Amino acid sequence: MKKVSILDVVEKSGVSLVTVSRVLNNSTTVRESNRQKVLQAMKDLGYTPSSAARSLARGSTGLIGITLQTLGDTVFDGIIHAVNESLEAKGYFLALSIASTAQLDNSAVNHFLFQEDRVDGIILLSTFAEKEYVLELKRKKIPFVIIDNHIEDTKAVTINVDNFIGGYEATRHLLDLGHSQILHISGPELYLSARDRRRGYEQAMTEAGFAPTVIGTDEFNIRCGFNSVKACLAQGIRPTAVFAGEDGLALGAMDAFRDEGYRIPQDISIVGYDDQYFAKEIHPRLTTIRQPMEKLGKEAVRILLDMIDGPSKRSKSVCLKPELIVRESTAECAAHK
Amino acid sequence: MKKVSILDVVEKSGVSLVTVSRVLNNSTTVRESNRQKVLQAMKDLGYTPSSAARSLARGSTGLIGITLQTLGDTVFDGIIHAVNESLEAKGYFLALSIASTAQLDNSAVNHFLFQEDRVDGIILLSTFAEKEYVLELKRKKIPFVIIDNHIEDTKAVTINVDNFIGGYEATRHLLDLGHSQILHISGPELYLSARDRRRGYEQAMTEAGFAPTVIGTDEFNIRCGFNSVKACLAQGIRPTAVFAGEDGLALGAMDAFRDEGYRIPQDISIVGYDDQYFAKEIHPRLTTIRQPMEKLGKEAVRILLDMIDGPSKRSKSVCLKPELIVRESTAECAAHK
DNA sequence: CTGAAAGCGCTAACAC
DNA sequence: GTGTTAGCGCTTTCAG
Repeated sequence: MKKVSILDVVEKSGVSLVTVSRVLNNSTTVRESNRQKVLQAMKDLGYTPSSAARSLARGSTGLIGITLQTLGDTVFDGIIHAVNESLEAKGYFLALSIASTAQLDNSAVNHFLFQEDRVDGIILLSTFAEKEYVLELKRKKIPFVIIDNHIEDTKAVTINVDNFIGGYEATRHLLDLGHSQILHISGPELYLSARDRRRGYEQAMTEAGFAPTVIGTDEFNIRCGFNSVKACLAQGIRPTAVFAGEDGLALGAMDAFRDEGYRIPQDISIVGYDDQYFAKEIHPRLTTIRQPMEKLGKEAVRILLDMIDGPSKRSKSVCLKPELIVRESTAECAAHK
Repeated sequence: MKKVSILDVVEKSGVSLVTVSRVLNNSTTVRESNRQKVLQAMKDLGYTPSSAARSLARGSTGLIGITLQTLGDTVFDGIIHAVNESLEAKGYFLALSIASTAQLDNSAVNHFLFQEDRVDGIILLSTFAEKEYVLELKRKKIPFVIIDNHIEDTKAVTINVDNFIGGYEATRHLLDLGHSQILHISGPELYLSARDRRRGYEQAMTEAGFAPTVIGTDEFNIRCGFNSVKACLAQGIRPTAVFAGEDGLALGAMDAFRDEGYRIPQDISIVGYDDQYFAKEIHPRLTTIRQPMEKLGKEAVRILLDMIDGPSKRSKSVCLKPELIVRESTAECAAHK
């Protein structure tokens, strides 16, 4: 039982190989009657073209790769769905590849995506080994863009959300509600995004004439948020509002405050960041900063495809604006009334 | 600037094309001195083989695909990492592909993975369009296995966790703590897993001589858990324990009970399912049923690779045992003392 | 142990 | 419009 090839279609349809190929590629220079004959033959035979052969002959695969480390993040999920849809619209396919947690050092080499000609281009999604990846990709001359880069002044093309503004607006929202004792639970310094959000917070506080109070964490997760609040409270810090650098941190903070008898938002206001899936599901619903996931994905695709089409012209990085989503976890400062 | 091909290596190393190919494929029948020459030439030239050409020549790609709909699930994340590592160990690469949310109907056709020869085999991970996918894969004769199938008596090869036992054990745990008023918040009937967990619960309750009380939900999420509990309480149902069919539901249930002034676990015990990432992060830490993600991934790879190697022999489905993780959200029934 | 020759299945000029 | 002729870069017999 051999696989049916283009030759079988040639035989069955009676036209030449080239004509079949033309039909395959939607060439307009094929007589309609012949096109039908070919189409019919393909259908009868159950023919599908060999992608390996096509890739070899054309020198491109029609595949775009995206690398990530974790799937447990609904923002990434949103971005990837957006990327997928944009790509489909352009006739490309998306292949995701996760970095093996095991060895981050030489994982760049192990990625199938990085096997040069497996993909036509790559999107790097918030990766830790950014530096290594970038080096490798440049060496192999694979077109790529980065969404959510962690390296500050990378020369690579990046698609980002302005985390400084996000941090600023989150804090502004709290300030506008009359809060002045605002604690910021910051994410790991490793993340550029965490650093930027923090800067936004500090700027807003300073502008308003209040002293910033920041507590750092090792990870973006619930437990860190919980512990941070517990630690602050133990130190006698008594905020009336908290701006958490990520929704998980916010959730943990909420847990901790509740544990200490605080009511949200009556006694303490909480703002998160990212608008993770659960933010609008928990009680009270979390006020947070949303990233424009659809737009991020679309822009990344647009720019990457531009790079692939015209490797000559210089692509420019993009920085999008985040959006404040006010829900139930923030309220006017009681002391302010 | 052309890409360096095997011919360049031939020229530089002075041996024949075939010998170069042999080195590429780790053939043992190459004189060591020649091997070194070739290796050196490859290195100097920065040569990497064309995967398209290899795929074409060998008729296989060395790629295994996995399809999923969402990334926002830490159990899937665990499974996929396990799959990735197993595959790497066997010299295969993993490509993930998400179903576009847009059109579930003909998405099977749109998946790049399903383009016949793009991959050597496919793992279907808990997909809604299972029936369509299976049909398509069988038609195209692509080897595949399913993790967490939704169709009850599929003839496809599946790798599963015994959800009946999971439901049974979760309930048994509560029963052992002296609870008898145990409410079960069940997931969508659409999921085979939800139905099985529910059956396990019912069996345990019936065996113990208590009446099962089940409330169904439309989705596995926090809000549904919250609403379910609120609805029950409004109806005058007063459980002392809840077995939620999924951790998100459990989290929502916890929110609702707390909202009504219940303390966990003093006034109400909660058991979840899945051991999602947040289960051990929230407060109190959630007692739940954990799926053996690593094993699931490993088994899936083992079986799939077997199918690819020896298409003749019949592979058998596998059903693994889940594990109860007791944490802080369950306690002895107060009324029981 | 090595090499020459024959494809793998398709696309891309170039003529007709 | 359509067909002929070359490859794309590698693996695989089969002799030596």
